[in-house]
Amino acid sequence: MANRAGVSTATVSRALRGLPSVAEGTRLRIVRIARELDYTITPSASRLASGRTQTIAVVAPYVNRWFFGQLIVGIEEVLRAKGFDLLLYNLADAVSRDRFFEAMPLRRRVDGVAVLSMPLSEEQAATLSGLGVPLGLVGAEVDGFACVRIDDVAGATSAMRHLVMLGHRDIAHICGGGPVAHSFTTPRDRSRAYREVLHEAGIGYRPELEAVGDYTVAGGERAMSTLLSGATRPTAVFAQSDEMAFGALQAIRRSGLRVPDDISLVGFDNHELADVLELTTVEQPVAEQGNLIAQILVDLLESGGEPPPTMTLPTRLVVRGSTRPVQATPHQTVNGGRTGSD
Amino acid sequence: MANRAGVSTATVSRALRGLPSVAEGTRLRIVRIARELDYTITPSASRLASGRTQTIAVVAPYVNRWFFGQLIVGIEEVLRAKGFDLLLYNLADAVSRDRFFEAMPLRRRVDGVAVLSMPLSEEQAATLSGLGVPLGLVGAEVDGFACVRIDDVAGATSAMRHLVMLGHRDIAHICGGGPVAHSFTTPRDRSRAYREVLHEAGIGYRPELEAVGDYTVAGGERAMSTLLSGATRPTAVFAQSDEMAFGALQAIRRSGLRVPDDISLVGFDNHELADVLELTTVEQPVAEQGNLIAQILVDLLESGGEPPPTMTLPTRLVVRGSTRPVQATPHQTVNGGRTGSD
DNA sequence: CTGAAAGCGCTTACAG
DNA sequence: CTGAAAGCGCTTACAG
Repeated sequence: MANRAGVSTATVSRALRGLPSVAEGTRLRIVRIARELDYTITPSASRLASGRTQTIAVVAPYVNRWFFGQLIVGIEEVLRAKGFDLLLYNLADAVSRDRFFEAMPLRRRVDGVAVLSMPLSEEQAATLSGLGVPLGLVGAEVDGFACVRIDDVAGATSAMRHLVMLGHRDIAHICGGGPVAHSFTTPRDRSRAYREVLHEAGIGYRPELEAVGDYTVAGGERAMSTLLSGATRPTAVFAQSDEMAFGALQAIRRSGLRVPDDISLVGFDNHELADVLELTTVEQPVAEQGNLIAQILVDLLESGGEPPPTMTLPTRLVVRGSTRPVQATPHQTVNGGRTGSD
Repeated sequence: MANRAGVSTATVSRALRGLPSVAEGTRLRIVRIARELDYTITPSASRLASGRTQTIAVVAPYVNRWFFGQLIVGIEEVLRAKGFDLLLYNLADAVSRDRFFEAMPLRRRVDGVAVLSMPLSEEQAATLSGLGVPLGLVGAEVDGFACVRIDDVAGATSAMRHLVMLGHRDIAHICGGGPVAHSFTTPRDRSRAYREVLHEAGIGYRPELEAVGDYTVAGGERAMSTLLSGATRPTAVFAQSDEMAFGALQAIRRSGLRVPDDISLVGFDNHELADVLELTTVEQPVAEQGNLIAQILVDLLESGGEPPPTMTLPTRLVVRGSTRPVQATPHQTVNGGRTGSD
């Protein structure tokens, strides 16, 4: 390539990277010949020589869930436009995660890492820091990471206040489970909002109205079944994610009850199918969070500097058909005559 | 690292890669010291010297749809276990695709490519072949690619026969659109089954009972609205994907009709939410197709040889609540008294 | 079983 | 604006 163009490999390198220190004519000629010869810079050689990999790793606990899919699309879009490769790691279970952090396949392999709504131990976070590359986190705020998130407390509060405003007092809660981690505060934050709104409305907190659903459809269904078999039948349910709400919806229907006639239901995310299922929910901008975290990492790589302050994106309550005012004559008595408490 | 262990870099390289030509004691010592020093082989140097990248590119038209998410999870699982990196490219529109094939960022960068249910022009397929690496394709059969797919004709036939068996004769069809391409025969195959089953049941084919939905919820909704505003109201609908069926369901409900009372509905995929929405559908094993294509590519890289014959995985009709026998007294007359034809 | 040496194909000061 | 040369950190025949 170099001798074909009558220049040194150094000049070819500069021309193809678009460095300003190349004469326009020379550059054009090199670019033309490169095209003719179908010549491309060999990435591994370039990486070895420059020390830059032009690669960002995306580490997610799931890729086949709506929220994560949206996030990944948002990230990929920016990275591709900027010429970065996206390396994907799907770490669904604790075993995968442990193995991953043990082997740390990212070492010397990436210029940055984006962690998506995933519980990280202090030690795992430290391992990532040890990589010495910019780190991004979606969904929480952790020292040393550039963070993009929503205000989970505010979002969940808007959902809960909506139910309270409709007159509901027996409000159940399907929360997300999983290990408590400083990098994944979502379940805790949304749960806090649940309790705070109950408190501000003067409603007592009853643990028997809470069940864990681990953010899946199946988990939401199980949680709702448990709640329906309890002594108090709730008149409303707040689910921490739309997918859990979908499962809850199914459990409610299968038990012969209807939404919203018998039970009002609110989710969280504004999943693509929330509209189809008429689900009232809290919308969050997901692809935008992906765009942002990718943009931040790229900026950090290009211009250096410290991680910017955490960006908190707004949420918005979307009212649909799954919620309505509590009935004047609620079917408070269920399960063989025991009376719903208050 | 090498001098710390008192051996040459060549021996370190061999020991860390687990080559058999290293004394067990030497190997153990090297592995121990590497661990102590937190030493990892630098991938770009290794790649440059060996010519192998240990990387597979996954090229998909969408990553945020259920089908593709499942596929990617299946692929990632195998690749991670085998120590391969997964490079993700999301090429949603024709412009992205053209740019991608123009720049061909994969050149010298990957050891293999998996293309997921994506239309490819002859030229684009040739560009990929020009990479000189093993190529995989999910969803169709193309020369030069290792292929994993289902029998779309058989799957769609089972859906259509189910409707015919229930006595339906006014069966609408929401098909997938998109460019016709030899690498993406799904829409064509499923459409063929639609017509063939009509034919074998002695039902005339009526173009006005077909609408295009491009495999999205929104597209399915639009298609169904169009169908509902036609002269003949169908008593049943076959949608080429569950996501389009979900959209159709919404359109049907919004028009004041009910599934299955007024209209029976069948989808395709067995989407995670098909169960929640009580949708009768054709199940296909998606994650398995991902596992398989990844495994085939890895095998090809490790052992060489020609692409194996196309693997065709089975589908299965899953009957749920969205389909039922056609009504004895169908509401055949709609839209101001015009009579449904036959 | 192990080492010396060449070479993989770039990038980057340095010099002009 | 361009080139010569060193060097990035491995792997791989080759030799022993």
